[in-house]
Amino acid sequence: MIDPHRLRNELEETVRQLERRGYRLDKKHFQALELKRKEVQVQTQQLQQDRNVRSKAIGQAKAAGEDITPLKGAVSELGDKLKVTETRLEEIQQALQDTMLEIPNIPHESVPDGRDENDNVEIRVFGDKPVFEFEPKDHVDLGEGLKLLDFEAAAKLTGSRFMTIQGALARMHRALIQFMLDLHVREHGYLEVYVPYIVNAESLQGTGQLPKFSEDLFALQRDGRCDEFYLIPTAEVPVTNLLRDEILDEGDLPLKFVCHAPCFRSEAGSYGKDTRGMIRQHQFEKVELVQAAHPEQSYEILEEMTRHAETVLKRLGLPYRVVALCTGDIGFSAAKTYDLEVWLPGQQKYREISSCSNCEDFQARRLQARWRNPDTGKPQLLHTLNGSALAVGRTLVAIMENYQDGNGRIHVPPVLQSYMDGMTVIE
RNA sequence: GGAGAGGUGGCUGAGUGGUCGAAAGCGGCGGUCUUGAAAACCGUUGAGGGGUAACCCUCCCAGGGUUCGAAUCCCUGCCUCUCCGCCA
Repeated sequence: MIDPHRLRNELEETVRQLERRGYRLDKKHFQALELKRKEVQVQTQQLQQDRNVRSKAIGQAKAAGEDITPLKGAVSELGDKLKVTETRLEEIQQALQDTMLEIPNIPHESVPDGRDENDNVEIRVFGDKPVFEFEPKDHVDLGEGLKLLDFEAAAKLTGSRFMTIQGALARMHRALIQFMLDLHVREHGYLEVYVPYIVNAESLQGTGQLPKFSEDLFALQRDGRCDEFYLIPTAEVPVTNLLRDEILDEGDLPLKFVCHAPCFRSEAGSYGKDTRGMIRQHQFEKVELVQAAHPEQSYEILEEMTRHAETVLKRLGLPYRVVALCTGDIGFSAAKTYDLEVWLPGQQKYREISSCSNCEDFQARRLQARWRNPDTGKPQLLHTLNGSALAVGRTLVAIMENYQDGNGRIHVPPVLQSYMDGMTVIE
């Protein structure tokens, strides 16, 4: 949620900044609601004050042994009036809240203007694309050729957009998770956490997936009731929600979490997109970085966190590039995002493998995630950041395609060999 | 699944109908003392919101109800803990 004060006091400017990312705020609607809110709130508070004063007087009269019957009658009427305005105020505030929960974050000034992913800006490129003396296969042909990847089996078990992996490839998949976790824990100083894969609606509202993006989620039913629990679409949700309703000490910042978790996405809006292979699945594994930061440090930390994600690609020897998402392509909760795109020889394209975002205080406000500022003694909103480091399924795809040889074998990147009993090639 | 106990400020914890937004302790902040620190002592210290301001309102898990008045009484839900049973 963006700052309500900002919305009230700098509405024009805020509207302009939201337009940069293609969001049109209904200014009239908001202003009308806000005007009504003010009027009804003042009225309600006056009535409340009146009631409080009179009730107190009744208490004193009673203590003095006076007759309180006439006093009671007058306050009784007041109570009825109060009930009406209180209800009205509640409705208005709810409407205002509903409106504000659907407004996306304001893009940081450094975010390039643009409409969609075509306007994203390449920041840096790393690694050499592999040169093959044969026609490189894509990961589906490689995996099915080795009988290690089976989409039909998964379709039988569940449906489309699921997969099964077997043997050495399943092992490499697991090795990747271990490797990434170890790297971030040992060298980057993150605290490993294990969290629930099922969360409630409140958590999803905290990080911004709800109320607006329910169609992207898998909702669970229990006792015939739904809409209470959801499968997590990313570990960002449970991990960032660890901060909910907490007040941290300044000395605790930045708080750095790393978490491996499966992610579940309904991909409702992407029929026909990436239907081949494991690029876009309903279920995939991800190692996620989450940080709670001092507001003045969050942009430094975004750079650092992006480097942490890049380190995974570098150690694995995968060519990639970093792009800054444009205003039209950043996510709902993000103020700024870098995507890491890995080179896929099978597609002859860079494909997203990580997304690192600074949400500033947007999520923190929804979460009431704060730190105590020693200068003021007051709690103040944190900045939250999250980044994939990395999406495991897509990393596996990248290794398969970049490390293939002319015989359809897949070589094991050196850093993974110790996680696979020294195995050097999958054949 | 059965039986019981409980959810109060940053934390621990008192408070069972009327200046209670809430005792006390811890923690935090400021001060005295000290070369400095610790200890001791004194003071101070919840959050959110409205208003130019004085000031006012809301909040004691959540939602309803009773009452002139609710942290306190009643109902529902959620959560936590203890014991028994079952179980990976």
